[in-house]
Amino acid sequence: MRVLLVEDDRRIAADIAKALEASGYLVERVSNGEEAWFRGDTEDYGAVILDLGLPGMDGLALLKRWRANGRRMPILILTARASWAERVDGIDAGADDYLPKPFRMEELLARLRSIVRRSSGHASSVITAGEITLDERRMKVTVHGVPIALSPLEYRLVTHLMRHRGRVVSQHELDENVYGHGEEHDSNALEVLVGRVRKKLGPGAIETRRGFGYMMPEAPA
Amino acid sequence: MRVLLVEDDRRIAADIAKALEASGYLVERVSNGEEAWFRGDTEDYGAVILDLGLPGMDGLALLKRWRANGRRMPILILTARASWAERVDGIDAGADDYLPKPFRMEELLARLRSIVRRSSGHASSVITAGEITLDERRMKVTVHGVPIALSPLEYRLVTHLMRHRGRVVSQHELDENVYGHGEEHDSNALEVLVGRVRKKLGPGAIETRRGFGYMMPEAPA
DNA sequence: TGATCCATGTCAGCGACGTGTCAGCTTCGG
DNA sequence: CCGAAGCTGACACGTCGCTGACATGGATCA
Repeated sequence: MRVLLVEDDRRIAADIAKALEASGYLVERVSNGEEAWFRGDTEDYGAVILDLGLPGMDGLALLKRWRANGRRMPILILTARASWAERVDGIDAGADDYLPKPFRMEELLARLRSIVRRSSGHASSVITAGEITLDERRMKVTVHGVPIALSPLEYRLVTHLMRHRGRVVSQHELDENVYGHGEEHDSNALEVLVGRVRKKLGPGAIETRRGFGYMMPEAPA
Repeated sequence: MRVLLVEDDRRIAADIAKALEASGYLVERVSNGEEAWFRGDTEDYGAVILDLGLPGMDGLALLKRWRANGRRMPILILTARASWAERVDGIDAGADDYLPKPFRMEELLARLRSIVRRSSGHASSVITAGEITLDERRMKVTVHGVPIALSPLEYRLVTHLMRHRGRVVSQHELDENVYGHGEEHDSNALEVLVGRVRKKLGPGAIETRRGFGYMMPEAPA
């Protein structure tokens, strides 16, 4: 993992870099605000370690500019100024953690692990089938990127078909997963439901396998 | 947002609870390890504030058991023991931040905001959704830059929806996070509350997903 | 202590949406 | 070419959620 180290004190920077490299990180060192800003804005780092006491550009301003530009990498702030007001500012500016000098290298490593671990835990699982996407966390279905409004039953139908896309799903299985099930019905409610969903997702979204059930193709036909 | 406060010192607990409530959190207090373990394991909290110096069960062990059970809520540790080794232990055990006593209430609030913000994947403590902005630090909501006055319940509703903007939030989840966890009511208090907030934030601020819940869109429709 | 205000819950009425039913039509497979 | 499986549009009905008005109750202030 690449880590951007922003620190103007050569000795401290060297110590940190050494410790990081020993822990398997790939370190890039920068010592002034302008350069740091540019690198952080254009390159992708797994994490940034940022000393607030920089010449050239204020560290907090730097941080805010990154965040304003949508940069989301985890950031660990280092500083000699350890007043509570400073810390509050740093944290609210979008830092992920804050470490006052002097510190033990073990603690820096622990906090770095912590913020990296957290930032990687936010992958949203999105299922795709042809032009249709389903974001289960957001309960959002899109076709060609256009969000589609679905009723509760329709949504359940789509999620089950998407989860098992590329496979034929029997009416009975759908019945069980869409309606909660006690009774079997002799009605065609499911067929009607499929019809309504097709109207929203477009024809071809759900294929009929006469006598077996339905299938959502993984790729467009 | 519901916060679990685990602290056996009645005075400190009262102070913290008061500050949290003034900041719009819904606080549940627990003073012993057993109770804390049970609550944290069975209920959903937006965050936990955990004092390590507990009678009954060791705070670190408690923390590890939660994490082992897959509980992911952000946790802020409080302790009198401020050695760096302790801090490393706490963080590696799965705590999200660490605050040595004594501390300023402002700093506790800032760190709490920070870990909550991170756990939801946001980079900044100012959240934006369309023309609406929420500054959690200042407890300020604006629409088109115009500040809006909100009652406590309204504020909690808005913060929860803003934190989870772009995602559908069920009535049940809102119920838990806006009102405490007491009885389930069969009343329409929540709907009325939503109505009142809509009147203040403008129509379109909160979308209804019939049968699912409510959603605050990330961008204007 | 009483008057007033603000926050919040309750209730009733209503409009809109979701869903099942049914009849008739189309399509598929043999 | 026939029958069964599946599709579609229309309609009916119940429920969900919205609204405005009113009730309650705690805090504040004279």
